Amino acid sequence: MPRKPQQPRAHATVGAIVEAGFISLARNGVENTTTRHIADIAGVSVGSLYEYFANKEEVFDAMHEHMVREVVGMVRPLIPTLVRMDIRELVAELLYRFRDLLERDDGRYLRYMSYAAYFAPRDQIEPINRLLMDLLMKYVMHHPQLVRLGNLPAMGFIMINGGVFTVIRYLTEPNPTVTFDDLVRGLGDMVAHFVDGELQRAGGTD
Amino acid sequence: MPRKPQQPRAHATVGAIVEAGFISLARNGVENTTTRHIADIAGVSVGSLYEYFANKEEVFDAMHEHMVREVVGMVRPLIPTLVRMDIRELVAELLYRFRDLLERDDGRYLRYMSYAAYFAPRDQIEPINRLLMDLLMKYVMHHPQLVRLGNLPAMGFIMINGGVFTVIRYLTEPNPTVTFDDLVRGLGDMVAHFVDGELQRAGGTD
DNA sequence: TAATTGTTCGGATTCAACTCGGATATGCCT
DNA sequence: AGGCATATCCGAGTTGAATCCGAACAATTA
Repeated sequence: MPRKPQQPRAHATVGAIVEAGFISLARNGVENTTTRHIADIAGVSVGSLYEYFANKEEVFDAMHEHMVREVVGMVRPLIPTLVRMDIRELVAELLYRFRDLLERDDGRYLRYMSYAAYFAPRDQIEPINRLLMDLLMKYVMHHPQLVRLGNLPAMGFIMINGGVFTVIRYLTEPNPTVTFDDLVRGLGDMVAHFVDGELQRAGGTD
Repeated sequence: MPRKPQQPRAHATVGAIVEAGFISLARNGVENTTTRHIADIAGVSVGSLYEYFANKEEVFDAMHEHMVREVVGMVRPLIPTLVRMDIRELVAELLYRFRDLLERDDGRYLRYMSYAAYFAPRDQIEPINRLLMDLLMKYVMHHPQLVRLGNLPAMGFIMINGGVFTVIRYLTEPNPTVTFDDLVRGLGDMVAHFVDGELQRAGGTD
């Protein structure tokens, strides 16, 4: 039964622990991230950690929540601008910003992500998926000709999951054989050609 | 300093341990997969386990190797056939077989895969990437008009990583909103439209 | 069969997660 | 300001899983 922080001091402690979690993860990897490490880096005792988190898992959960909040906070305000863009521009804009976010603070979030992409429970990464799906829908709304695209849920699933993961995978690659620019261009082309191809195919019918 | 099994009995022990690893992982998840569990399921003692594996990590490594071998063993013989196929067929064939493999034995490999990045270092999944890149190259060779496609390494990276991950992600989804058939069709369309689009674009120039 | 080498076993050790009872700080009330 | 209630913090102690180790058992060789 962890308690909720009520005084500013306690809020600071909780914040320090979450931040320490990212730092320890980036420094030592999951395996070697112990509660003691985290507490040490945060400058508090293990006892304090367990005052606010039921177990180590919950620290990771809090980190996750923090990161999701960052991503959502970055993307949501961009949506009105993004929906007016050309599809390639949209992809590029999103990916460059996503990369910058992931590489902030010595790749703190990236490191976390590269673990989280796998072990985080489905519903924890959901907000990001929903957000991107929402963006997709709004984009389609703003470009009426796209309404004819079929199978939007499946394509959204592919583009979102494939895209997000490909970028994470790329950024964690120690010796990438292609540049990030190439990757972005490739993903943009992929999406753009898909849209064109589908529209062409749907052109005659209906 | 774990030793190498030399007698058949020992080989059987090692095999049983690796298999037990998959079973325990599928039953209890990573968190609750202890060396004792694994040893119990394998019908040996913990001591025996440590005779052949320096630590729990190495058991996972062996599982990983086993799985990679399975995948490679499945794909490689298909290559000659695949390279002659239409691109959509190729994607479909590969993905359905991949799914079947992952879902074999109550999703033993799938379960492992969804944790894999947790412990498996980047270079351990490399053989599969290389294999698929190899397939891509051979495919291009067999379809000379594709040689005009630019940026093959980047596109390969995108299609392989994006594809593999999307499928794993889909299969681990508890309540998918689209069918696997839709997913396969979507990925096939994606790739096919990309190829068509690029060829069209490259058509006039050069 | 005796000697050597490979294999298995399970209790002993180590280390990280987590608990608990008490010490200290904070905010509020008079 | 002084004092009380409660929030916060602490870290030694408990628990259990990973790992080690030395003795027992099996196979192989001569």
